[in-house]
Amino acid sequence: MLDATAALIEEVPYARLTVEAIAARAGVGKQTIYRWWPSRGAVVFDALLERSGGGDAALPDTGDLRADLSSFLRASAREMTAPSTDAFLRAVTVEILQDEAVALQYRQRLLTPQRAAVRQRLATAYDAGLLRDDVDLDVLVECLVGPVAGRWLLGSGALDDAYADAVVDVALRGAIR
Amino acid sequence: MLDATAALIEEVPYARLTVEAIAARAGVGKQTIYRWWPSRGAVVFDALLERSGGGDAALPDTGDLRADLSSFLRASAREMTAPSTDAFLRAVTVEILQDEAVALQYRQRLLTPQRAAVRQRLATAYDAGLLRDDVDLDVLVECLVGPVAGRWLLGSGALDDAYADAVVDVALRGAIR
Amino acid sequence: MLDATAALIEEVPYARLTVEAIAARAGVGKQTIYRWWPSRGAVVFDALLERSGGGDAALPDTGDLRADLSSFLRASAREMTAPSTDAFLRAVTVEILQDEAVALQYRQRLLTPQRAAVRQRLATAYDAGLLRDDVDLDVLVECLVGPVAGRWLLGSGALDDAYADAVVDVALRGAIR
Amino acid sequence: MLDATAALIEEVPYARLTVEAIAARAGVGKQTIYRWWPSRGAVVFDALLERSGGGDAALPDTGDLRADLSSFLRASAREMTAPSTDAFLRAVTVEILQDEAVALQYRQRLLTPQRAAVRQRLATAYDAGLLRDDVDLDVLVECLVGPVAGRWLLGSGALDDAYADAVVDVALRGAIR
DNA sequence: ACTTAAACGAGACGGTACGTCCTGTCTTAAT
DNA sequence: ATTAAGACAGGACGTACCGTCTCGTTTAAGT
Repeated sequence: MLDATAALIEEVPYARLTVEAIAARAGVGKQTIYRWWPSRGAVVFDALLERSGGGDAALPDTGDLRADLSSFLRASAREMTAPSTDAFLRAVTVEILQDEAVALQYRQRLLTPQRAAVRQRLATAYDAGLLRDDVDLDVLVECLVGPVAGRWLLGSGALDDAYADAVVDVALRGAIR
Repeated sequence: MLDATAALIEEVPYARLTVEAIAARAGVGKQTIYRWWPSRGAVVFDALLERSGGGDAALPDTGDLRADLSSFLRASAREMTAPSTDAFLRAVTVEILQDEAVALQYRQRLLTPQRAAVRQRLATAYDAGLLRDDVDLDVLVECLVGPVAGRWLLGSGALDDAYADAVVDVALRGAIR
Repeated sequence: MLDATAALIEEVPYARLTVEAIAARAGVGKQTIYRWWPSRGAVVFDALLERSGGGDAALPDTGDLRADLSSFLRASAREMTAPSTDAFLRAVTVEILQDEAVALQYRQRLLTPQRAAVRQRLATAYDAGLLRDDVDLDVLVECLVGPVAGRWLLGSGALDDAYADAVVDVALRGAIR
Repeated sequence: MLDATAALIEEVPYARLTVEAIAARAGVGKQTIYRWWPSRGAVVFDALLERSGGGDAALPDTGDLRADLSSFLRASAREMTAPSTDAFLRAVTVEILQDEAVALQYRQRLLTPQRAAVRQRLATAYDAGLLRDDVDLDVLVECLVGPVAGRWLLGSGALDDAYADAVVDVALRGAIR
């Protein structure tokens, strides 16, 4: 069922993604879907979860903070622009905007772990005395991730390596001792 | 009709906002709506346009860049958390995610002017030699606005004055000479 | 729509006759059916009405009461055994048994006129002094029609001319002066 | 299970009487019902059988044929108008109309014995030379029972003692020597 | 002032999907 | 080994809206 959902998300515009189509594609009765999920949004979210693998690997630590952040942000930007990820992300974002339950799940199951990974790398640098004492690591994480997410959402510019690096530059220069 | 749309956006969850309801509320035939707009999204977008007044006043320039940016970002954050603006923004964001035509309109008619206003204030500072030579003003704008938008979208933390100031701190420290 | 209903009644067992199938066969949206009729039963009843033409011609009066009643009852029996009428009658009877509104309609629009026609012929005979003074014409009508309807409903014997005549014999002999 | 069925038949309109409800009421799995009966109709029919007790007592013979028939028909009419019998009869009639297997069972197990009882009383009278030589006892039975059944089915008039007697009058006068 | 045509409100229409209910079959856990 | 419980694929229910399509009815402009 989640596989069918994933396939359809990439095939049809999200507004046309019906529970009936998911059931048909999965060779399943509609009721079976409603038995396990309360809404289309919940199914879509679980499909995303499965896809993301839940693998919330920590950022690598090469010793070079700027390089580590840059490669993470570059990878994120590249991922977001892949058509399949893009479609998934749009779908889930639409649900987040309209269903607080999905939003909560998203924060707990995906957002928080991902941000914790970034924060962990920053904390290492902080502990090594590389960052200013007064820096708020959570804010710093959002200053890295927020601009990239903004470009994806609004299409306000190219989501390329140069942009990722530019964001790292500004954020890091603002945080380094 | 746009008034009816605005009223309904604040009253019912966006998924339940139907063209039929807008027509009924406006005391208008459905056909009249379809005569002037191609889709519900377009109506909603125009309702937002009317609401925003189109007035894209430039940022004030008190001479204190940090204070100017701070008051702008604080105002933005406060605005976004107002229930009525929040509902409107959610509605339009949902449309942006699903309809490239609306996304394009949004960028041209709202996003670009708003960002130009911020950029203008930064350009003044740049010309005054306050900022580093190598700073990209567009990126800087997004480093200010992106994190705030991110918090709104994901509900990942309080959207208060302190957060606005923290973002200004990081972004500005990264850009100042 | 009524034509589609009539066609389907003859084609599929009544338990399988769905509103959806009627709509599809008629090339019509389901809502259109529900706009004009409150239930499947009502549609079926109207289809029967249209079929019966509403034309409730009086019984012929050849002067020979027995012959007139015999030919009427023979025709009724023959009609009831025609597969298409049988299917229709079963359908409507099922509805009558389960929906008092349909039952009421049936009595007013079909049953009463039909019985009035028979009663009229009997009244003529009564006025001519052929029948006993104390006979109740309504009961007499039912004594003619009831047994035939019973055989149809229960399949408890052949519905042929001989049976029709036998019923006429008993009922008439019981009523003649 | 038959008790549960009987209870539900009296409680809910027959169209709403589901196998699931019977199983739940009986505290039994659905499968157990399907193991012993092929359809809802068969269950309902067996529930009726159990209720009727199978007791197919012969009609009493007081020596007065008219009185015996009258009391039988009065009792039948009174029984049919009892809400609980009415509901049962409607249910079974619906099944008879739609399922030839149920119809067959009904004829063999209930209809035939009941009519045989009436016929037996008539045969006694016939043998005593009270009835005309040419009378067909089966037809006579139906001329007694048919009109009453017709009134019940169609609600075309009061099912009271007076009606029962009127029917006996017509039928008997038509049969007496 | 009188015509004429565009825009309108109303709402019926053919459709699609909704979320629910029930069917008859199949599986599981407990007795 | 049989059962109650209930999941399952399937299909119909009756409802809500979609976007299109007539219908008269205003409403203005052009005559």
